Amino acid sequence: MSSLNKVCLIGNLGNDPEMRYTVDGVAITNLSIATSEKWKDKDGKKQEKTEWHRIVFYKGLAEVAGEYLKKGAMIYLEGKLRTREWEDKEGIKRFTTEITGNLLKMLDKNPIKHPVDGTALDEDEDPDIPF
Amino acid sequence: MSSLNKVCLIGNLGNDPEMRYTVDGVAITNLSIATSEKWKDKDGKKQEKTEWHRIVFYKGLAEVAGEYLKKGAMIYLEGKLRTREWEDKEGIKRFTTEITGNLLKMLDKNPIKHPVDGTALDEDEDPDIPF
Amino acid sequence: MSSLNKVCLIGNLGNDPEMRYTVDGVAITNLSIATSEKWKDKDGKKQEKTEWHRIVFYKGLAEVAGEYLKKGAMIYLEGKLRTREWEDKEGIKRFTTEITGNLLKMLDKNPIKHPVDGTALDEDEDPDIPF
Amino acid sequence: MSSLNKVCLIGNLGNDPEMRYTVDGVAITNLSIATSEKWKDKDGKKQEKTEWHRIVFYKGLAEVAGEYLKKGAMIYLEGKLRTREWEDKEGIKRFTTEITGNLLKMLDKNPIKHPVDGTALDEDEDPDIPF
DNA sequence: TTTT
DNA sequence: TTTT
Repeated sequence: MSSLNKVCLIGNLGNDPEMRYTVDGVAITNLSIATSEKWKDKDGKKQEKTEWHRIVFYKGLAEVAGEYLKKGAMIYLEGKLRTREWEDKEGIKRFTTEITGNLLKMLDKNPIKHPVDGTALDEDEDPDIPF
Repeated sequence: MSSLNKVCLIGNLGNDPEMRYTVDGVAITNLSIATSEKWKDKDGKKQEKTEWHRIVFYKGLAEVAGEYLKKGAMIYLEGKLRTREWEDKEGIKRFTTEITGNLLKMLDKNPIKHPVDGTALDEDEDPDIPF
Repeated sequence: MSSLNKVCLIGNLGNDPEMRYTVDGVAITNLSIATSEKWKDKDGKKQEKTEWHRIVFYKGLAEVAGEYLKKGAMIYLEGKLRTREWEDKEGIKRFTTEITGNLLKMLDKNPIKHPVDGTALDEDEDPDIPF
Repeated sequence: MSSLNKVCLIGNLGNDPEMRYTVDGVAITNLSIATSEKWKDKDGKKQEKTEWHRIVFYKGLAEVAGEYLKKGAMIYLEGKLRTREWEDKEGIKRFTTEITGNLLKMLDKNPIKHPVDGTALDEDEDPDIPF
């Protein structure tokens, strides 16, 4: 009956966000977030594994993500898992699992670079940045 | 630097768990969990969408999941996202996203049916069931 | 800068919910939820400890909680921690920590008893129950 | 039956951690973490409210928290709620709600200052800092 | 008592 | 493939 589908991530953007608009004018932003795990194996040797997560934001969050995040930024996000079906070039059915984000918090104090015009913006100078 | 990779699900098993052992004797159990979302579309018509999640448990949790869960059971689980690379029959690289479970709680009071021998077991009668 | 204040609970109501309205007509519902922990102590003796959580829902969730939950019901809830200051009879400052709920999911299939009139209602008979 | 008692916080330490040892040699560290919420009220005026959370870490996490955190540090933590009963000077029963932490991640890249001796330590120079 |  |  009731169900829960929740993902919480803290990680860094692997690239600048990619923002676009549907024909209806809905903003969509795609991100890649890296999380990494460190551990020692049986031989005491340090190991590290990085996991990449595909994130999609819609509407208001897409605008915020597209405007204020950039490559390397550290964020906290919550969302839900969604597996999409698509066809590759050979017409073979494929699946991709993404996280549809519904909460976003920026976790570092880096100056913010607008991806569009490349100008740097210090958060302290803009009281309307929604983090 | 620091990162977080966490998934929390509440849902029902689509099938009996599949449990196996590696050559080293490590238990591995695979599950499918359904979560579903209901909403009303623009026309006020009820919509429902089901999402299927692939779960993997290892070691002790794999044993617990393999022995005490069955098709239809409602569970709460926590885990982390992991995308595995594999090759299909044509040798084409494919990706599958799974959740490696690290916490499991059973949420219904159904009598528990052992998948192996089909005997029913009432939880109240067994003080050692680890939920 | 950014912060997160989140609580997730699965537990049972210790009593029927208490619902009231402010003079402005805003619904407020108070609940107590029990969570319990089991473990074995050093002597291998089973121990159990129950924790009680004070929950407050407002507006729509308060109406839902007040109407559809009852003593013993099992729920999943998310909310945030809030510590309120108040004065006891002797005028001494006291603090109470509560969880302001912002998500509620019912986890059992019990017939629902309206606290007001005591009539039982089977969820299957009411397509508008918002779980 | 099954239950869940989980808190997730991102916030800043209000003071240096307070670390001590029980007579059995178990490390215990107490922290205060601030989370804050911003919103606009009906008149469009910006409002902000800070919530303070009492955190307790035990054993290994207590040592880590006591050694590597300091006033102002931003952390992510998970834990569980616990309400303790105690008696005030007048012998009146009081309650305090705390979070027993079971996961800790440091979220800023500040040089780490040991509270004890005031020496600064750059995380990059110490491969054994457990974050 | 933090942080912005 | 679940559940309601």
